[in-house]
Amino acid sequence: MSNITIKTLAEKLQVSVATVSKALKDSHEISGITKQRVRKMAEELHYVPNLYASSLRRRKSKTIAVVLPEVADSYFSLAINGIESIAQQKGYHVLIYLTHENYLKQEAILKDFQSGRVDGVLMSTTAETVDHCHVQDLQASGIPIVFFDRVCEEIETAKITTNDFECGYIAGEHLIQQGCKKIAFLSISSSLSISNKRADGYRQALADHQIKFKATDIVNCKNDEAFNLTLIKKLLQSKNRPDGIIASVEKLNTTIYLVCMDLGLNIPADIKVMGFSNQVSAPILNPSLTTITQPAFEMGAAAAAILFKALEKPNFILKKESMIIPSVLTVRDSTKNV
Amino acid sequence: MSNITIKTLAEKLQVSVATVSKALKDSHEISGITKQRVRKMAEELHYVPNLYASSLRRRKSKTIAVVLPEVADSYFSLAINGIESIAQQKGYHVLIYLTHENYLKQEAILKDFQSGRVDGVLMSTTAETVDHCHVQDLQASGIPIVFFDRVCEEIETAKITTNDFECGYIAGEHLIQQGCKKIAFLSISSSLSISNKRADGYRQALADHQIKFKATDIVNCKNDEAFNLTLIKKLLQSKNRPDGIIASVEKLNTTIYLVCMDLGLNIPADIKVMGFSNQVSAPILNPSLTTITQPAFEMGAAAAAILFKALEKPNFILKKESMIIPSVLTVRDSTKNV
DNA sequence: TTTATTTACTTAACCGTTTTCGTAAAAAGG
DNA sequence: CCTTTTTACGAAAACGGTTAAGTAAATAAA
Repeated sequence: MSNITIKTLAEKLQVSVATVSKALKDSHEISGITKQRVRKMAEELHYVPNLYASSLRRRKSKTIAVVLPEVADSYFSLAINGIESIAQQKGYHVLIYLTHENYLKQEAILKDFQSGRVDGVLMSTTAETVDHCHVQDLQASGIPIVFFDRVCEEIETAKITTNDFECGYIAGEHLIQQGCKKIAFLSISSSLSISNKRADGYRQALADHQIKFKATDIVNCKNDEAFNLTLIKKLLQSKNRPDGIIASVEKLNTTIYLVCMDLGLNIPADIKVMGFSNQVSAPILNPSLTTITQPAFEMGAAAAAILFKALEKPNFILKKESMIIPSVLTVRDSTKNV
Repeated sequence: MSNITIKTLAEKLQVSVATVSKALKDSHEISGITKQRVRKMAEELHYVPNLYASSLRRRKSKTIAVVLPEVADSYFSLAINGIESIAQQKGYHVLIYLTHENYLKQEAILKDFQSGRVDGVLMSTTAETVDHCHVQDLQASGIPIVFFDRVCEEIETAKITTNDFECGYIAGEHLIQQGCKKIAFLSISSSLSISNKRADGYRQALADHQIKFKATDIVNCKNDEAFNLTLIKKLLQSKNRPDGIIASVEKLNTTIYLVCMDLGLNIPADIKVMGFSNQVSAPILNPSLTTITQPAFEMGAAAAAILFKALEKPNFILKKESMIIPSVLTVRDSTKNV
C-alpha cells in the first residue's frame, strides 16, 4: 500500500488537504496555478488515492458485482467480456462471484452486498433458486440489480434476455421440418425461466405441427455431468428413442455427442441434434452442430450499460429498460436430412 | 446501503461502539453475556458491517485481483473457477480485470492497485508485455503478486506454470512418431514465456530426432482472428506445406480446422493436428483432437492458495513457492497414422 | 468611496470501524 | 484487610479522503 496520502502532498505544497483534494478533482474553487502544482506533485510522488477512504466518505464504490452460476461455458465467458468492457470504459471495477448453482451460496453473496460493498449488481440466477427474498432485501436497501439471461420473473427490475420462447419454437420447428417425429428436449432445471420458456416454445411448435407431446419428452438434467450422461444414455437406449433432440444449455451438447458415439448412433441419420450454444467449435464438431447462438457478449454489455445508467441517474426506472436481444439459428450437419 | 451501523447497535444496547465492535469479533475482553446481547441485536437489525470503513482502518480489504488477457477460452474460464473456489473458502472477494492483450491497459490496471484496493494480485500477462516496471512498482508497494500460466520471468515471485518445455517436446515427439517430417508450430507471441518454452521443447524434439528445423516452421500468430486465418491458410497452401501442426494456444485449433475444411485437407491423412487445449469438445471434433491439456482449474487454485498463504503470513517468501503442474497428452484421431 | 460579490483558499466535521489506552470494579493473593 | 491482578468495559484517536461552512483578500457594483 502506498503511504503517500493527500496529507503528504498538502505538507509538501504548504496548502491544506482540502485544497489538494479539490485540486485533484479539478474543482472550480481552486486556481489554475494551484491545480498545476498539486497535479505535478501528485505525479512526482506517484500519489494514488485510497479507494476505501473515498468510498467510505462518498458512499459510492465504483464497483459492481457480477453473480453467476459458473464460468465454465462459453456463454458466461463471453458475457463477462461484455460486462467488463463496458465497466472498464465507465471506470468501474467488477467483482465476480460464482454460486456454483448453489442457492445458499447465492443468498450469502447477496446478503454480503448490503454492506455497500458494491454500487450495483448484475446477476444470472442459479438453477436452484427457490425464493427471492434476498433479492428483494437487496433492492430494498437501495442497490440496483439487473438480471441477464437467467432472470427472476418475480422481481421488478431490468431484465436482459434473449427471445427464449421463439428460440424454443424455432428449434422445435426446425427439427420437425427435418422430419423428426419424436423430439426430446433437455432441460437443465424446472425452476429456471429460460429453460421453461424454451421448453414452452418447443411445445408450441409441436402443437402447431400436430405432433403429440408427452411429458417424458422433456428430460430434466442436473448440474452433474455423470448423472446427465447416464440419463441421456438411458434416453437414447429406450425402445422408442427420440429421432431429434434439443439441448437447452451448452454443456449438454458434448454429453449428447459422447453418448451417441458410445452407442454407435449416427448423427444426423439416427438422431438429429441441435443445441443452444456459443461454442466456436460448433462448425468443426463431428458432425458440425446446428446451434441457436445467444448474443452473449451483447447481453452482458447491455446489462452493464443499463446498470450504469441507473447508477448515474437517481430516479431511473429500471424495469422499463428490459431488453430482448434475439438469438440466431445456424443450421449445420447435425440436423441434416439424410 | 444499509444504514444501521455499529453505532445504532451501541445506542440500542446502551454500550459503547468499542464494545460492540469487540463483541462482534468475539474478543476476550467482552463477557459472554454481552457478546450474546450484541449478536442477537445485530441479527435482529440485520446489521452488516461496512466494508470500506473496516478496510480503511485495517488496511486490508480481503479482496484480490485477477488480471487476465481475456476470458474467452476455456483455460481462463477454468482457472477463474479454481481461483474463485479457493477465495470463497477463505472469505476473500475477487475482482476481475481483463487486459484484452493490451499492454497499456495492463499497466493502468496494476497502477490502480497501488491504492490499496486489493491485498494481492494473481496475474497472467498479456502477450504484448514489454517491460515489467509496473509489476515491480506494485511489489515495491508491498502488494504480493503471483503469476500463473503466462509468467514474467524477470520478476521474483511465485509462478504457477505447467511443464511447458516438456509439453512442447512431447508434442513434437508425438508428431514425429506419427510419421511427420515437417512440423509447424503456431506461436501466439514471441515475447510470451509459455509460447517460447513450448517452442523450445518442440525444437529440442526435432533436434533429438534429427529433423531439420527452419525458422519459418514457427509461425507467429496474433490476437486477431482474421489475421490468423489468412496466415494459416497461406501456410497450408504453400508448396511444401507441413504434414504436422501444433497449436500452442486453444483458439488456434478452431482456426486450423476451419482452414483445413476450407482447403479440403484431410486431418490426419494430409496433415496431423494437435493443440494445447482444455476444450471439453476435443473428443467430439471432426476428427477428435489430440490435445495437451493444462490443469487449468488446479493452476488457478494453486496460485490462489499460495497468494493467500502470503497474505496470512507476514514474511512469506513467495518465490520459493513456484510450482509446475504437469499437463497431460491425450492422443486422439487428429494425429492418427493412416 | 463604500458595499456586494467573487475568488481562493482553510478549518473542521464526517464516513463507520478498529484499536490503543485508561479505568472502575471484581477477584485473587498475601 | 490491603495490595495486586484480572475482567469488562468506555473514551478517543486513528484510517484517508470529502465537503459544508467560514474567511480573508481581490474585484466588481453602487
